[in-house]
Amino acid sequence: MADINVLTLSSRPLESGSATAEHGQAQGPAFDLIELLFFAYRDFIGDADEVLARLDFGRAHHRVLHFVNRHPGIRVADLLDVLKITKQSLGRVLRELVDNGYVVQRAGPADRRQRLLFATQKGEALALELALLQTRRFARALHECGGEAREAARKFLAAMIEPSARADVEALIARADREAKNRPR
Amino acid sequence: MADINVLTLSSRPLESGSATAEHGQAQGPAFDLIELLFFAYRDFIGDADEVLARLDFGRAHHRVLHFVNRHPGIRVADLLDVLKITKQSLGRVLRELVDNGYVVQRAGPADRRQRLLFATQKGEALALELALLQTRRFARALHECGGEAREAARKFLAAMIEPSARADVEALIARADREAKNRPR
DNA sequence: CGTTTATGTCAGCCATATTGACATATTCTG
DNA sequence: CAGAATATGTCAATATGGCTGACATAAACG
Repeated sequence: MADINVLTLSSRPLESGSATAEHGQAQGPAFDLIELLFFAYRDFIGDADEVLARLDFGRAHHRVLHFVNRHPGIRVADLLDVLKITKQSLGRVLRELVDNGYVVQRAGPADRRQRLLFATQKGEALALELALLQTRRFARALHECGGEAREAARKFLAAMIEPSARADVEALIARADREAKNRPR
Repeated sequence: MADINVLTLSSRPLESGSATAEHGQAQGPAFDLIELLFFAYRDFIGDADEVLARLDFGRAHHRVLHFVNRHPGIRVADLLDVLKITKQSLGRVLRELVDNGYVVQRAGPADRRQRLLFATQKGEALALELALLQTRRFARALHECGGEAREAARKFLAAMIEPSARADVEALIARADREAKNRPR
């Protein structure tokens, strides 16, 4: 945090002399990328918002349902850890998902204090519908970019994640994929 | 403890074979990309959050300050249009920015009903500090990806934007860049 | 002149998050 | 086994940042 001021005070972006050559923005703020990510994420989220609104659900419900569906049997504590919210915040949202039959809770087989979370068929269907909407947006975008775009996008997005958290996120994704693969349907 | 410590750092097992050849995952949801974007955006936003929290500002203040700084003299109505919020929502946030000396309002020279918005030097400094934090994240990520990554990322992010809105966003960015270039400092 | 426009403001509501305190099972441990 | 620790739930109060609706004011426009 100490070096923030150094950068702030020293680098005057985009001097009028058009000194920014070639690929530009070597030192100035990447306003274009910042704004593109802002708008891209808004529209990415917007896909799901429309469907959710019809069910009187919000983004909070989406996040919970998504991770419960991706990690069947996830413990409440782990879900809180992934979402980085408090149990009080999770409370209402989870109750509504349970009350409306999208999620069920079952006591842990070994540790009966645990309330393991599972998406019901209904919950699974909704999670899939939402994921497919967003997948379609990715597919369209990547198709426009062509070729190696998928792997490039994957790498880029992973690189944007805080380095200290990246391994955990990658592991989380890998584990969910692996478990899904081994889950008989 | 809530460990998500599954230590496999292996990248996603791509289905081998030619069924999902071209762009992979032709039919299934792209859970990996969805989650990577979720976590990437969270960390991207988190950079600014820390600074803002110290000033008792939130993301709403950031968004307003960002666009005011990028478009000096922007009208309230246009700001509402960019942010897609109501004037009532803008109200409190804008007042706090003005009260704390980050933004000033001036009557339009031609139409005195307008209250054109400008970032003060203080506001400009904060906007730049925040933008540079986020720029550093982009720079690190793009450096990791190497080569043509910046243009690829730009293209990808633009492609993720709702097609009907994309031209407007691109024009917005282009205009801000053009005006910044012609603005003498 | 009257209407429209640009903006502001008051009041109330909703969703989602927070902290803190406390309750209830259940498991673990000395 | 008793007591500590753990997993979860819940009540209450508060903050933030959205929303709608109604109304106010000043300036521009026709």
